[in-house]
Amino acid sequence: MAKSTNTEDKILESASQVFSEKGFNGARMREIADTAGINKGLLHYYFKTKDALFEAVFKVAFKQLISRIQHILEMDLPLYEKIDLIVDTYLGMIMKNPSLPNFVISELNKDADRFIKRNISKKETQIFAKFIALVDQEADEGKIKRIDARQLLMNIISMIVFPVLGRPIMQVIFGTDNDEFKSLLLERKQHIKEFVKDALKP
Amino acid sequence: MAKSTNTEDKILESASQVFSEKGFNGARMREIADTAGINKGLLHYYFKTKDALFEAVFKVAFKQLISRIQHILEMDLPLYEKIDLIVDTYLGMIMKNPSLPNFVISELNKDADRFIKRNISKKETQIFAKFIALVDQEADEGKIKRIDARQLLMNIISMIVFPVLGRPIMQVIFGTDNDEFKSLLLERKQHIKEFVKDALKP
DNA sequence: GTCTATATCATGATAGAC
DNA sequence: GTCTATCATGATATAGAC
Repeated sequence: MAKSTNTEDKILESASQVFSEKGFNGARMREIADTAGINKGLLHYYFKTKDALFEAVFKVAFKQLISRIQHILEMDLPLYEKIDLIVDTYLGMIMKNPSLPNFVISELNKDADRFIKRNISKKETQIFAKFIALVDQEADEGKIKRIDARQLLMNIISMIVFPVLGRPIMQVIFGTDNDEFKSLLLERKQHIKEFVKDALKP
Repeated sequence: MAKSTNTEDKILESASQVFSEKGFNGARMREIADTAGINKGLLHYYFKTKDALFEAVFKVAFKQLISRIQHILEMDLPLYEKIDLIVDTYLGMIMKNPSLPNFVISELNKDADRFIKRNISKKETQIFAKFIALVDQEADEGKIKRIDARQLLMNIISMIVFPVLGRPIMQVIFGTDNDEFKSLLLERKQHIKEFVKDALKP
């Protein structure tokens, strides 16, 4: 990831970093400016308000979190291959950006309903309808056990995202240090794929 | 839940509510006082600082989120019964307090490492060791497929907690309104139990 | 475009009357 | 214990020089 030389991009990078760590309310314009190596005045020159800057950052983060899944859901692939692809790409992406899910989800939960209404379009419904059709079809063919496609996708995404999101909780429950937990996460791709396939066996 | 008449408890209730919704940085002492029906001065009379008040609230919330699981892990039960019990009690509790996981996890992620060190004791490790032994034993007896107990528990907790935590995300991916999603959650207890048992079949 | 200096406002916290 | 009034701080945002 090459550091931007352009000022606006430098601001967006720093803002993304600070907002992710501290959240909207915890982030300080001062800290964003310092991180970007500029002064506060210049922040407001590029982005009128803190809200505007946040919007710009959040939009990118949200898209980053959701677009890969949607893309894979749209592809023409047998179910098992699709599941493997989701697990590999999504868990990989999240382990590279472990603060991303917490950032998006925390902020989203502050004003969930408004956001949901703004972001559900026909497109989402159509993409997902395709996945439902695939699951039903493979069940018809006897390749997998019959299952509610929504519950199935929810299971998969949960098992991918939650361990990273809830790492502190899990470590306390397990009584596990950072290193041991990290190795658990590394084994997780393989584990989830097998677990889901076992659950789907007809 | 009877409203407290005692002032300190009234403060704690209001603080819990406001902190859960807004987080530490978003919460205002002013709003907490208003919600409790008292003035700001009195807040500081009972709890010297905002930090102190937060600590008191967070402690309870964290315990609420983690103690049930630990309690069930400690019980003497066959694995399947234990799993059913975890799913039923935990999902029930979280659906009654949907903002609880987001609150605890968001705040925890702000300073994860310090917290983990403070909260891992021998006790946690011992409780969890018992669960590992149970899983291994039932695998030895051929009752279930051999599996890493840590991954198994992580799967179960993920599937319980994440859908409530990441509801906004899931609704956008599904293109689903609040009512439909709620009915999905209601079916979820049964679904998770079956899904896990299918995955564990030898 | 970039900086410094300043205006404006809201918040957490305190002091002191009752 | 409870209230009102006030302080001190630190934040966003703006104005204006360069």
